[in-house]
Amino acid sequence: MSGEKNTEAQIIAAAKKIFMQKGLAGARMQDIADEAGINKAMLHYYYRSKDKLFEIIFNEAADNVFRVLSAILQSDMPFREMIAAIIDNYIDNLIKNPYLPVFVLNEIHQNPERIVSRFTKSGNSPDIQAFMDKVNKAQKKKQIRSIQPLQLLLNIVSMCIFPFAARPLIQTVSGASDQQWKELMEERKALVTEFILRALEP
Amino acid sequence: MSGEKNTEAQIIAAAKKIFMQKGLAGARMQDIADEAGINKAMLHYYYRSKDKLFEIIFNEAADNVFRVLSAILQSDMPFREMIAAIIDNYIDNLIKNPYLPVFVLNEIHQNPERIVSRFTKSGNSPDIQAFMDKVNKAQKKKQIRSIQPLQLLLNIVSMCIFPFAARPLIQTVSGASDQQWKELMEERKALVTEFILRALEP
DNA sequence: ACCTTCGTTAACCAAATGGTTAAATTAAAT
DNA sequence: ATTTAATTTAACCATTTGGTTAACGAAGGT
Repeated sequence: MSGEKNTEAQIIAAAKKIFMQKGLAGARMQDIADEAGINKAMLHYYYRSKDKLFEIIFNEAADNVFRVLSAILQSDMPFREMIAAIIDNYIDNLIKNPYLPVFVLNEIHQNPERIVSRFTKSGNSPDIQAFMDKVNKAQKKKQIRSIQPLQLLLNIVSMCIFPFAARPLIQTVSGASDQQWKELMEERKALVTEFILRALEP
Repeated sequence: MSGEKNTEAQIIAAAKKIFMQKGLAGARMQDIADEAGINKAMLHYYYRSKDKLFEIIFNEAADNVFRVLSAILQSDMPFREMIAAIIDNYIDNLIKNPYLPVFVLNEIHQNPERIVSRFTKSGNSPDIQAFMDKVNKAQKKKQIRSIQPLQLLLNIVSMCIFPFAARPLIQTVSGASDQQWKELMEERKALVTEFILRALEP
């Protein structure tokens, strides 16, 4: 008579939607209950408090952010392909999860400790050392110009993530429709890759 | 016996600090009153409601974001110097206002209409058309490679702003101290400029 | 049939929160 | 000095909000 799947999963799905949209402070337990089509008390029955529920959603999101990077940073592709793969994967992931960046960025900003502890434990934290090694190796082989690896990494993730975080502003300033926006982001995959590789040419 | 300057300004300063830190939903009127060292009722006496007060702070912040770009996009420097100036200015501004990006990004995301109307009215909205013209002109003069101007603009602002939005995450991942962080951002001014100009080399 | 356990609900509660009011205090004008 | 207007404060108010409770119903075991 009520929703479809089991209540537990319904709640998580609803909480994800509401928290992602409104953030921890802006989200209302009632909103989540309504979205899940259940009574507010059920939220507390399954997940003791707002904070506990939020933590689950946030950790899931943070893991998502880390995982995308990790998978690629640890692969053993040649340097150029690695860059291309990182960018392709990241932008693809963001097209599917457009709310992720602002949500994570904002909550990290609200409570930095949360991400610190999340990073420390669990093995899914991206191995930037591996990335740095690769950059250094590519430099020594004269495949790319000299650049501080961390700065390069910043450039890459900046160009991938920022447009999604600033989407409403960008669409306003540029006057792009939703359709044009999607095309713009699809274009970016190749464009950013080329941009970076050109900048790195020896 | 109480604060220094006139109450009105005290309130604005306090509101700015609290809103920037906690966002609209997370900020408490009492926090702002405490920060300003005054009674909560004063907030309502001078600025009718939380929303009204917030709007002032947000508009100021949005204008700040726009203004930095506008001033430079409209200057008539040669192309390369223009790029360098944009980046220098932007990063300098962000070092002084580290909370700006997340605040603006988050609130834009919470309520896109706000930025739309802010952009439409008032003459301080950045003239991206001027920027596009300049890029196109530089292309025709063969000073730079062909690139869609909007994508170039996205790349530039991404690399400038994103690191500040993701600062806690970046410091965690890289293990940088506050001092190292500042150095890293100072370095970026020259580094990003060079990175972009290299990527644009014909 | 009866009991127990789990899932669910409506009603309720205390704290927090944005906002108001009326009185008190200070500053300005006459 | 007296009146008037602007500031400031403490106490209050209504609503919202996260959280709890007790009762109810369904499912399964005996």
